[in-house]
Amino acid sequence: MRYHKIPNETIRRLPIYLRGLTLLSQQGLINISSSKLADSVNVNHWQIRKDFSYFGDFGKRGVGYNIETLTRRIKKILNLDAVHRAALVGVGNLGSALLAYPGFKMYGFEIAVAFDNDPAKIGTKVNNVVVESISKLSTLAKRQVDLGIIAVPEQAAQDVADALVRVGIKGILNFAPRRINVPKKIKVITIDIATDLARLPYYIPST
Amino acid sequence: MRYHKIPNETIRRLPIYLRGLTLLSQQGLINISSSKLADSVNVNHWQIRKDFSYFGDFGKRGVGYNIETLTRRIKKILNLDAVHRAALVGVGNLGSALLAYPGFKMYGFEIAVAFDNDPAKIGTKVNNVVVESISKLSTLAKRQVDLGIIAVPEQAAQDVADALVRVGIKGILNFAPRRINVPKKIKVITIDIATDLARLPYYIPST
DNA sequence: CTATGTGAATTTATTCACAGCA
DNA sequence: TGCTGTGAATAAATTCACATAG
Repeated sequence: MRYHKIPNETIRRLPIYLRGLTLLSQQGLINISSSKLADSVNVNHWQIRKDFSYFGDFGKRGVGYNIETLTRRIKKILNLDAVHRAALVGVGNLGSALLAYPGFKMYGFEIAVAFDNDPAKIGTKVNNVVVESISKLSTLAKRQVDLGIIAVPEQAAQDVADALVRVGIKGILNFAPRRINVPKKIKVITIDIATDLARLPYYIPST
Repeated sequence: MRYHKIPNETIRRLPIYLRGLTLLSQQGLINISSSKLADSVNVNHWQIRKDFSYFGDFGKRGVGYNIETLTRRIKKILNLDAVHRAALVGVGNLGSALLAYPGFKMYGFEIAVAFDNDPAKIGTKVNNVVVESISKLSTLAKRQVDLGIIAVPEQAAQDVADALVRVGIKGILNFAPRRINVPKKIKVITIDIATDLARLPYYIPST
């Protein structure tokens, strides 16, 4: 199984496993079987084994997986073994929520820089990050930031994306509810809350 | 094609089409071809036609689709033709962002009720919704709310979910970064920001 | 006896290619 | 001619079943 194309779905699940492993490790466990991990992350046990098998042998038969080793290897696969510095653009409610969000640290992310265009916000500190004027976005080029997070209103999203691209960002997490166009070597992940919510009623009987 | 099981992926795409159609309609267009719609939502044209074909004939050959009719039919399929009232639990930064989020209205959602456990927030109005004490959550049963939105810290998420289930909610949009257990007739969609961000570095060269 | 790792079978989703209607 | 609608072909992902290692 070692020389295969990795399914995208597998990559999508790896961070989920990572979260489960962190939880289990906090409970003091050292080893974990695919079935136990499966219970904790709501995926089938054979799915987990198959996913891991794309990357080589992770476990010991009869025993399971060593949580620490497994965690380290998944982080390596996902390129999460170095700290990633991200720049947040837009410090509204959503942006502030992101700055306060504890979940990033687990994966080695740090929102190192924040921009907004509201003079009332510029210069203030939100969660230990000083908000800078969006006109300073071009200074990012020399500041070792490789990810951009777009949390501005829809209308401004494309302009911000263009600016981030100009400054050499490699990946973008986009919260604006629209498609943004970037050169295809730059990876964009869009999180569109409303389109997720919109399919909920489909699965709900009657109403 | 009419008597087929509908792929989950098709359902996931319908809200995206809906957004594209809204945009095109605002531009004054009446009809749209699958190719044009495809351009605007970043999906292949044959994929769009295939998706629609599961539900019957939507378009006119040689002409395309009537935007208004198509919009109405998709909303009907997704059960979005009636207004859905949602209850938000947790009015922190994320909750406030959700209350202010304009995207919900497009799909016929209204956050009608909001709960928090912070005495400083209870009684205040955020975006025209009065924040109520979380102890009042049980009153939801008689208040025509069918969706719950969980925007509380991870530790509280399961308790809130339990309470929402007790009160008869039919679907849950969960922003807490953990799996929540509910009876399986209740549909849960979890939006986990960090796990989406975590796969970004995988797609980024070197770094 | 337990739990992994993986080919093979199956299911699900995408893509193609074109017949057929306006 | 232009564009839909859809079977058939491909591709991708999931699930199974079991040989194999500790």
